Amino acid sequence: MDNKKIEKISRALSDTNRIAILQEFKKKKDCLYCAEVNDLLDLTQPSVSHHLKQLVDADLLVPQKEGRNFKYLLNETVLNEYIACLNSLKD
Amino acid sequence: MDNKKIEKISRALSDTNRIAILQEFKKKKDCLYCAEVNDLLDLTQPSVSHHLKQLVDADLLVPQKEGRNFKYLLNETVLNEYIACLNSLKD
DNA sequence: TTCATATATTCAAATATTTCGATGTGTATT
DNA sequence: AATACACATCGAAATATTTGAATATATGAA
Repeated sequence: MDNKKIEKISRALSDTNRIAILQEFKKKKDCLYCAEVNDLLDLTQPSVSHHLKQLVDADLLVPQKEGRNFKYLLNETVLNEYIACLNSLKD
Repeated sequence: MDNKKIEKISRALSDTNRIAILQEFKKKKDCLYCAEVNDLLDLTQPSVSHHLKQLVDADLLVPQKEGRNFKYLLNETVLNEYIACLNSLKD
């Protein structure tokens, strides 16, 4: 994982709304529906859409279309790679 | 560690210049001098000062005055706490 | 096909970040 | 004391981010 990718993931994580989205996966088992994120955040629908896009663009979330709904999966592989980069800072 | 703190650390990490500073600790043994950071980055001194401030404000670096020089230590405790928060997203 | 629902996109305003030149502050050297 | 050095702060310009209103697109239901 190069530094541009680390930068992008860090930026995706640098917003409490987006952190709250990721933490919601702890309560939900596997996936999170777009509508659930709209309920979770105190923001309009376009703003929520914007935040979800940041997380998807950083590959932290994987979107899946389901009829006219969207659901998101947490990309643990990318999260683990990011964590490994942070751990490597410590020698 | 609350979400505001996670946001702040993530933001501190969301810049390739600051990532490069942290990675420089891998080459250096224990601490990094301000002058070394000035040499490392292709930026003016005020810009470097700004980036170091972001890292210090996020508690990722601990500044130590040494005469008229400044040296920085990596705060592994905070880095570990941050990594623990990220790991907890996966449960 | 028509209508309603779910989500994305566009646009603009407000705010935040990055950068650098100029300057300030503190410390060592002479 | 005068000067030089190391770093911080200020001010302004350029750019990026966040937000919401308006609108577009895609899908399912009637």
